[in-house]
Amino acid sequence: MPDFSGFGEFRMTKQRRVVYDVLVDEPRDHPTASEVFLRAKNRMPGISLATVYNCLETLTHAGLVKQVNLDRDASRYCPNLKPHAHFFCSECEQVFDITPRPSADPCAVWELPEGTRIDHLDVTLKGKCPACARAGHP
Amino acid sequence: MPDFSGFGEFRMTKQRRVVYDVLVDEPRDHPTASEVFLRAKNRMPGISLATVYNCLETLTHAGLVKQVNLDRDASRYCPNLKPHAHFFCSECEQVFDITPRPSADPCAVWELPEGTRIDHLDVTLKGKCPACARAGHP
DNA sequence: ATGAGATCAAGAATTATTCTAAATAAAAAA
DNA sequence: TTTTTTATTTAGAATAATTCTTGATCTCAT
Ligand SMILES: [Mn+2]
Ligand SMILES: [Mn+2]
Ligand SMILES: [Zn+2]
Ligand SMILES: [Zn+2]
Repeated sequence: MPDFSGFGEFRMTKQRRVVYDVLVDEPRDHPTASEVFLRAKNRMPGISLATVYNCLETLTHAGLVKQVNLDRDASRYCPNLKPHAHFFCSECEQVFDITPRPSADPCAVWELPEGTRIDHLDVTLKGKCPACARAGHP
Repeated sequence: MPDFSGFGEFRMTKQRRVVYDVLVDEPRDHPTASEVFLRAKNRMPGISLATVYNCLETLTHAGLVKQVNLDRDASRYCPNLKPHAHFFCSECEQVFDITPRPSADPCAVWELPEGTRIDHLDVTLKGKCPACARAGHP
């Protein structure tokens, strides 16, 4: 159990722990707040949806989880702190983490005016995952 | 004036034309639906917000404009049909189109399982535009 | 001109999320 | 430990972008 003492004025309460554990323990499927809420209730029946929203925001600000937005859908949450992008399969609607090839710089492919400062990169790929792509071509 | 006859069962009505023209004529600043509504009213005072939403959806489906989503903000709309990504300046909050360097393939930098089929790529860069970056370092 | 089907307009409904305010829990002080 | 202070949780109300509903209006092919 990590102690999170390096995260400044951040208090790891029971509820925040439960919400965090839901994300790290269970399959890394990038659940929405409502899905996190349902899973969290199994571990702590009294927890409220408002608290799940609060916790997810706090954890996101603390840098322990990432908020993932795909188009206009409900935000999803991800405990993978390594820099990565997301692949969304339009068939099974699953979200997969993807990483840049070693030594590749995803920002370098973009033509940017001299003097631009890049703070953050947000990438989503859409298509069919190998399983669904194969199922479509039987 | 393009005639759009190649776009199937698509009827370019007065309202759709106004909405489309707002996007192509005026500065390409990626307005939201409400902003498009305000500008469209200057050209056609009776137009309704519902119709602006309808038109934007129709135009998007017809492939004449692109819907651009940045995090959870209101969708923005873009008439630039060339493949491109977006740069969002956190200082002036403007959205800029950016293009891949010639011969660079933005998908190629990502490690994907064998057999994945990519249909679409969505990229947003965030940071400071040259003007704002300079203003910050006087 | 007429009728079928598409489009528009006004407002209601939806939905994810945020806000509010009171209750509770945890930390700090005494 | 008891008290005091502060942060957090909770339930429900409020918000905001978007979608839906329905009747009116327009367009186009007959
Ligand atoms: Mn992820
Ligand atoms: Mn654009
Ligand atoms: Zn799939
Ligand atoms: Zn700027």
